[in-house]
Amino acid sequence: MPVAPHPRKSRVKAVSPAPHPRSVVTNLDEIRLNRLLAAMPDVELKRWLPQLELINLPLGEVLYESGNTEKSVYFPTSAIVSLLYVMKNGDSAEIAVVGNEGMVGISLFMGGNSTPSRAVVQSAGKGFRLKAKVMKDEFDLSGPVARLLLRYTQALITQMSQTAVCNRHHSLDEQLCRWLLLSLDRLPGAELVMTQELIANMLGVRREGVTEGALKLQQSGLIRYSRGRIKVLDRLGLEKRVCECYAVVKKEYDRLLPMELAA
Amino acid sequence: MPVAPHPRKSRVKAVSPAPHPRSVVTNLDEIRLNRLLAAMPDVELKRWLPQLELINLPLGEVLYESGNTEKSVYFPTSAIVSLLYVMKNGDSAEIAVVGNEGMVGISLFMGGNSTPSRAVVQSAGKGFRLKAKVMKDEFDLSGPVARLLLRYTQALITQMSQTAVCNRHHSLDEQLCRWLLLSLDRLPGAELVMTQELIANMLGVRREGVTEGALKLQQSGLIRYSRGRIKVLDRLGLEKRVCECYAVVKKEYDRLLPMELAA
DNA sequence: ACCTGTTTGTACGTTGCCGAACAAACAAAG
DNA sequence: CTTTGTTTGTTCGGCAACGTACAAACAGGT
Repeated sequence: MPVAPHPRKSRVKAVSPAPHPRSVVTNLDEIRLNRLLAAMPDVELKRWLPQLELINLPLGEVLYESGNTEKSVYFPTSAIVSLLYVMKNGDSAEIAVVGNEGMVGISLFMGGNSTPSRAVVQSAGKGFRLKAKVMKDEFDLSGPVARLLLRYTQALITQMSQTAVCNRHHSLDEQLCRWLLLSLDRLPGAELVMTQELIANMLGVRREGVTEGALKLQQSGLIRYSRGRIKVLDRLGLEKRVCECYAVVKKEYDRLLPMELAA
Repeated sequence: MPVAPHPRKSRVKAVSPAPHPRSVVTNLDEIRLNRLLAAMPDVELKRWLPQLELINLPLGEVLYESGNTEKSVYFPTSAIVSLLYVMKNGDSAEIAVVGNEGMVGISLFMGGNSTPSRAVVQSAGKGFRLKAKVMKDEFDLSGPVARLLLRYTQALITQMSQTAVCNRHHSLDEQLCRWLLLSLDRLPGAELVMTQELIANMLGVRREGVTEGALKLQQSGLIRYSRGRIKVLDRLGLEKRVCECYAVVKKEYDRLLPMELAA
C-alpha cells in the first residue's frame, strides 16, 4: 500500500479547519492549548513568546522529512501530527502520533538533528512554530555527558521505531536476519548462545517459525547451530537477506555515536 | 507463546562466559569495551571510576522490571540486554536490544524513573553497574525546561515501543481502536477528519482491512462515518475493544506529564 | 548405560491479512 | 444534471504465520 506522496493535497482546503475555539486574540490563550507549552515555567514561556508563531497546519503538510535537519519545532494545539516511516517500496507505518500533548522535532534537542522518519500532519489544525535554536539553547547548558547520553537515546529511539516498522511489514525470515545481525554487532565473536525458543520470545513469534527460518539459513550455509549455539558463517549472506530496517538502525548508531574503538 | 518466567535459570552456569579478552587487571581496560563509556569525557570517567562495578550478567537475569524504579544503570561490555515488553497473556516482544554500544536504564536520567518494559539479559557476559544517582546528577544541572522535555520524550518512547508491540501481537480491529482512541485524545471534539485510506497508511495495512474494521464498529454503534469524517459515538465501547497498548501509553503520558488543563 | 529434560524438526488444519479487481455511493465542479 | 474523482463496500484466491500435537535428536546427571 504505497502512500501517496501528498495525500489529497487538492482537498486540503476543502477540509473544514476543525470547529474549535480559535479566536486568536493574543497568543497566550492559544498557548495553553498545548499541554507541553502550558507546563513550561512562566519565565521561559514569556521569553519565547515573541518567537512563538501560531500557524496553520493543513492536512498532509510535511513538517519533517526523513534525514533532513529542519529549523523549527512544532507544538500542535488543534492539529495532529504523525511520525511516519516510509519504506523504499512506499509502504508506510506510523511510529507515533503527536497532538496537543507534545511537540514535533525532539531530535533537535536530543542532539541528532534529524531522524529516519517523516512528520506529516494527520489532522488539520493549528500549532505553534518555534525556532529550533531556542530549544537547543536549553540543552547546551547541560554538560557533554548529558549530550552524549541524549544522542545515544536518540539512536535507541530509532531502533524502537524500526522494530515497530519491521513488525508490521517484514517476514519472519527477514526479522530473524535483522535480529541475528543486531545481536552479532553487539558481541565480540561470531557465535551467539541462544535457543530458538528464546529468539521466538524476542521476536514475539512461534518457536516453530524460528526453527523453519533458521533451517533455511543453515541450508543456505549462512549459519550453523546446535542446541542453543548459533555460529554465523556468512555475515554478508545475512545482510543480503535482511530487510532495510537493519541498515537504518546501524546507520543511526554510527551517525549519533562517536566511533572510537569501533568493534 | 508465553515467555518463561526465568528462562533456563538452571542452565545459566553451564553457559560458558563468552570467550573474550576479560583479564580484569584494572577496570580501565574493560571500561573501554563499552563504547558509550569510552566516549565519555575523561574527567567524568575518572570521577565515576570508583563507583563503576564490573559485574557478571548471567542469562535470564532481570535488570529492570516493568514499572519499577531501579537504583542502577548498566553498561554492558560483553553481555547483551533485551528491552522486552511482556503482555498480560505472557506473550512478549522485544522493543530494542542493548549491547556494548549503550546502556540500560535511560529512564533514570530521562526523568521517568521507570518504563513499562523489562530489561533482561539475553546473552550472558559482563557489564558495569553504576548508581543511578550519578547519572541523574548530570541532568540535574539542566533547567526545568530541559527536564520537562525529557519526560515528554520518555512518554513518546513508550508510545513507540507500544506501537511495536501492538504491530506484532494485536489484530487489525484492536489496532484500529487504539488508533482512534489515541487520535481522539488529541482532538477537541469527538469527530475526526480522516479517510480510511489514510488510516490504512498510518497503520500500515490495506485500506480494505480498515473498511471492514470500521464497518464492524459502525454496526456495533460505536462510531459513525461517511466520506472522511468519523464521529465517535461510544468511547467506552471502543475502550472495551482496544488492546492493552492504549492504556499503557495513556498511563505513561499521564504519569510523566503534568496534567494541568487536562483535556 | 540409562534416564530425563531440553532442544530441534515435522506435520496439518485454521486464520487473519494480503493483493487484485471491481462496484456502488457520494460530493464537487462544470 | 452530468461528469469526474474520491471514498467506501464486496469478493475471491493466496499465503504467511498460528495453534496444536508429536517425534527425533541430543546432553547431562546418576
